Amino acid sequence: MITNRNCIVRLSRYKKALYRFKAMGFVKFFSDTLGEAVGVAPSQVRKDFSLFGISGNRRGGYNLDQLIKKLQNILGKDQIQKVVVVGMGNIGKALISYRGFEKEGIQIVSVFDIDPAKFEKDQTVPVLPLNEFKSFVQDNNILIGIIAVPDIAAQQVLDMMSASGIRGVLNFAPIRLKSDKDTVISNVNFELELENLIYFVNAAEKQELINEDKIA
Amino acid sequence: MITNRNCIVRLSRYKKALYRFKAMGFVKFFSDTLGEAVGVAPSQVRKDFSLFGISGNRRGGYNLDQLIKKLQNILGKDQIQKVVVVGMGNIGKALISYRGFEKEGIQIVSVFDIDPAKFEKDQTVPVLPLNEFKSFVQDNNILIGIIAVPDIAAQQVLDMMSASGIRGVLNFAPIRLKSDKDTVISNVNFELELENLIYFVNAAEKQELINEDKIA
DNA sequence: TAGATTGTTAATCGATTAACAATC
DNA sequence: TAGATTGTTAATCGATTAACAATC
Repeated sequence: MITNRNCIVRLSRYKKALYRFKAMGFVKFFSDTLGEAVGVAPSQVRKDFSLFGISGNRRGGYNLDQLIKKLQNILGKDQIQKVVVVGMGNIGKALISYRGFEKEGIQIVSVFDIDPAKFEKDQTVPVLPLNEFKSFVQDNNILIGIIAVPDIAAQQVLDMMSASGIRGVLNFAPIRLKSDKDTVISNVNFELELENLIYFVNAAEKQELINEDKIA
Repeated sequence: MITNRNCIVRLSRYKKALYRFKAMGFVKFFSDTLGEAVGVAPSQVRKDFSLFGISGNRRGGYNLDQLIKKLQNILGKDQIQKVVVVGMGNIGKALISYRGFEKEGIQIVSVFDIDPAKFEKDQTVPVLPLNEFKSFVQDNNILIGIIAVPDIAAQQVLDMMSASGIRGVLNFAPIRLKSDKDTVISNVNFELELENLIYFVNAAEKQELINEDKIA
């Protein structure tokens, strides 16, 4: 099993690039065409493909339709992925109003919140009481959950998710969650991203000063 | 100059852990205490410190207050970091209502939008017309910007940011932006994160089936 | 001092890139 | 066929971990 996150991210990027190729009317492509489009070396493309047993045609490159299907299959795009969100705050709202998921086969089927004022049972994406979470998730066989609650509530929500059968969690709360090994957690942390960015901007500014000194 | 993103992420985590140590009344700490708290090897801690010229006391470990100051300094926390947001949608709202930035010295000073209905000049965090962006950013010496607009507008917003003196951009639009080399871009892509998560969940499920087979 | 911990060098590990024989 | 591109092996690169002499 491939455990390298970067490699999977590249597969997603390959897929996106291949959609563009298809829209441009292409029928086949080569490892260097795709590599250039995504910004990686052609040998990286071939290596990634070979890790997943994808093969092309020596001299003839790769068949576009075939590859798109293959990548969709690897990335779980061959069936609709149903996702639930806990927390109907601004993040929750941003997620359900985001139009990009649908075309990627990701479907947010419902949101759960603890605040009765937020319940909306009749919407396309209903907002339901938290105590209906477990039965809903089990009845609908949902594997993926998104935590969009304040950090103080996040661990409790994760525990509930694990206990309900959720196997993958995207966590927006800025804390480090403890989970059993059966649940995969992926964190999105705005604070950390910004702090990182600030470091690199400062570092670049300093570097520039040094370079100017050298020139002067 | 250190260019390893993971290393900087670790520094942020070290800082967070040291805050906790301080809250617990500690005065000094060792590389293995910190390593355990953050989940990295003690030699990794020492290596990271040495990359930034941070030294402790052989046998005596590291002074907590001193290290916190040092890390704050490296991460640009010794002064308030002013940030502007473009796009007053759900992401924009989520960002300005997020309480965690303040204690980290990150201050969102204003949001810009193209829709007059969203302008709110008198708020703590005002929402201003996009055409005031450049002068505002230049007058206030702002280096960091967040793109929270639909993908169709993102490249244009980035170009405006670069032209206004912004040097670091956190991009929430799900497209690959082209920038001049002077501007650092960091992408947050929910779709990509979810796709990734789905892959790893599926992979784990398959792995489990294999394991069950082996046991049976 | 004796013992524990740092700081740094060397070893390991994993991922990316280069090279090239196989082959369509 | 000749030439171009794959698929895979080997080389390189960079980051993490281990080891240990220096030293407080």
